[in-house]
Amino acid sequence: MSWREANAVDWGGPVSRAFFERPTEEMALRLLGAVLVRESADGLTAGRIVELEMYRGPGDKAAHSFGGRRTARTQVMFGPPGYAYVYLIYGMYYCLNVVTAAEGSPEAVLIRALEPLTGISVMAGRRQMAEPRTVSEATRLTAGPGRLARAFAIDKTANGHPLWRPPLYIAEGGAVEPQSVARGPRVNIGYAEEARDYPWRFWIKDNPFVSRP
DNA sequence: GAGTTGATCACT
DNA sequence: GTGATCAACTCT
Repeated sequence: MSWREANAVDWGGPVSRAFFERPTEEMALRLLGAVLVRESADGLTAGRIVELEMYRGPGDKAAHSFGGRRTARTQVMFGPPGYAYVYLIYGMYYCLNVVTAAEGSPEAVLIRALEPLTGISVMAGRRQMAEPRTVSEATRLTAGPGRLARAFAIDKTANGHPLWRPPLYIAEGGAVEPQSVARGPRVNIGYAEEARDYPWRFWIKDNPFVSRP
């Protein structure tokens, strides 16, 4: 059995808007194992969320909304939950976040890695890679926030998109057992002083599509 | 370890 | 408006 078949999971339609109405940490744990679906003229892609990070608003030095900073970029984080917050990093890569917490609380969850489920060749094409033949090749598709955004054709036009609506939405996947969830410090936030050490990154244990061990 | 470039911020 | 600095990353 190939890794694709072994990890195949059916997803239903989009979650309801109410799915997003819960505190950030609870939301993060619900999103782990959920499925991100992207419908596009050049193909359907879907992947299971296997790694993410919480960014928790005004008190979190690593968050764009630290100190209540509200700019054109961070605006959507201040709105109601369930919308996409997409920003450009290093002038090159887009990162996809799910806005969480109630309106006025600028919190979000960064989607850091997906396990590809559907549309592998579409993802490979967008990433300008040959079709992967092994798990280790396939991890290059979607292991990392910049990579998955590219593979799913997510750019700034998706900023503010409601994630309970096609063509870009969350669907509930299989639940992840609590003992299969690992947590630790977030990645690449060396500037964030004490917040560097907060264990606000979650991933599925031993999943090869996590961006780093 | 270097590259890359739009967004942000501290100024005019 | 302008210019300097920065950055929740990726690839070699």
